[in-house]
Amino acid sequence: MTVASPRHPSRPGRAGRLSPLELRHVIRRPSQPRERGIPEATVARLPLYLRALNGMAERGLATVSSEDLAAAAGVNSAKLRKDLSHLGSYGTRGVGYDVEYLIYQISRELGLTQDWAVAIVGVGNLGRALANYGGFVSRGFRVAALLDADPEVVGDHIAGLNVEHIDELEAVIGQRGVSIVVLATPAAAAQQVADRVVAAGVTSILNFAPVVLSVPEGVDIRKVDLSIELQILAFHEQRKTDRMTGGPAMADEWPEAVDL
Amino acid sequence: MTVASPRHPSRPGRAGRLSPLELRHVIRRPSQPRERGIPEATVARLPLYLRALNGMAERGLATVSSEDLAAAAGVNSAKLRKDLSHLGSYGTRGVGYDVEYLIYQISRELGLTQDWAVAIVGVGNLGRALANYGGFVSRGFRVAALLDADPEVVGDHIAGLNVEHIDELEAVIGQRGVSIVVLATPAAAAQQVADRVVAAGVTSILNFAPVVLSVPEGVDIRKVDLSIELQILAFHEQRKTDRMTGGPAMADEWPEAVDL
DNA sequence: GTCCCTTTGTGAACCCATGCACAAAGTGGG
DNA sequence: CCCACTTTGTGCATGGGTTCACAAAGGGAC
Repeated sequence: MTVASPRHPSRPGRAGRLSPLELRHVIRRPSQPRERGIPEATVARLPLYLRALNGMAERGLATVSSEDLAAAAGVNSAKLRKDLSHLGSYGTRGVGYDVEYLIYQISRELGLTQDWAVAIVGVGNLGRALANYGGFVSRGFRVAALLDADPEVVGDHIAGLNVEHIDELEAVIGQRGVSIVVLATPAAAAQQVADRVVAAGVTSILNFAPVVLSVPEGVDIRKVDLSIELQILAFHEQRKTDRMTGGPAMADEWPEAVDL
Repeated sequence: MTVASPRHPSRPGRAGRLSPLELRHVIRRPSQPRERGIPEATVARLPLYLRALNGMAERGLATVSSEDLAAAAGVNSAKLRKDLSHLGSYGTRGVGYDVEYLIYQISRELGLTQDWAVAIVGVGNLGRALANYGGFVSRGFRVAALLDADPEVVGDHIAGLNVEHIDELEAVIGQRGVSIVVLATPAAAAQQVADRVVAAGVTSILNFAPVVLSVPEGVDIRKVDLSIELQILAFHEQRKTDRMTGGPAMADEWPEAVDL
């Protein structure tokens, strides 16, 4: 999907004429030139809103209320409105938000109006799955390289790309303008690769390896750990079944002390 | 790895004798029988500590200070101590925490001393990767079934398992005691599968499909969305490069208003 | 036993996030 | 033009999470 740059819907054709009210808006803007402090929690939800909005655009909806959009994204409507208010005042009271316009504004805020070259390092099962994952290209991300250390997989063709040797890492990053690296290597190799990637100038890493990476100040790391997610589920599942069967097994320490 | 049930290290062989101090501990326990309110943020970090501790146990460390463990897990030491204090008072002042004992306590709290049967629904690239992911079995999770709707993949052998048809879903869940389901289906199928899974009695779902699932009260859902993670990275990356080049492109709305 | 050193466990202050509730602002009908 | 209705944007209260800083507790030397 390509993101166009539509005009604000509530000011369609009236190019020159602005009411006193509109003037107030425009004049107040410079004093608050887009708060450069969007809360992290809000940023994490913007992609969610974006996805819901894209679905609505496909179904042909022109506008949407905070109530409906919040329901589609699975959040509270007050939270949604507060989140959107951090980007600016893009709604119309009594009507709602213009779907296309809001898609554009969120996309711009997230930096999706440009396209990002991504390199995937580690072409095992997971790396392969990521390379084939359709959700990337559709949102401004382009897989620009697949790299691996194993001579066995180097040269394979996956998702239309040639798997290159890890020795090419720095060259690939420099030449293809890679700014985001996805780490899907074994845990043991991750830190080493991360060091090289950072040295090559990359400051955004998505890490799938189950290790805590140490990187210099200014480098952003997000991590996805499949087994951690399962462990959190197991915790809640245990609590639920405990409650049914009447408390935990009470296999606490010091069993001898209970006899007192 | 199997988690044994070691005795508390500071009370090794002295079975019957307890000092007044130890008695105080034991007696106070029932009045606070393990706070059944461990903060969510803490639960999310316990797997991290567990992983770090396992690494230390493999390297033969007997005890570890909160400072060292926190560094290994990539968190603040005060946070680590507060997190652990929610489980109970398992450290020894002046010494630190006994590695094996803490592994046992965290494992027990997370419910990893039992093993969980997991079913993976959707055997595309991602499902395949998950099935082969070693991090599951090593932590109390056992992949008990792989299910898919595509007759093309049904019957395939992946990671030692036979891919079964989605029609078997309810039977498999019931017969093999599946309590956690991993959804790796296309987005369009996810809600439908979720409904069936919930109807079959499952209350814990790990969702990889990029949709907001709606489930009844009491069902826990965790979601992992690869493209959302990338979008968050893109946001920060954009901010970083904006700062270098001196502010954003300022492609704001109402370009005509700027002329005033 | 006493002293000193190390490290835990936690009170308290602070910060961020959530959600309520409502005034402000816009639409549409008559 | 006026009124009734809808929906946004936000002030404020509440709560949870993080961090600091320190008293309490244990170990070890002598």
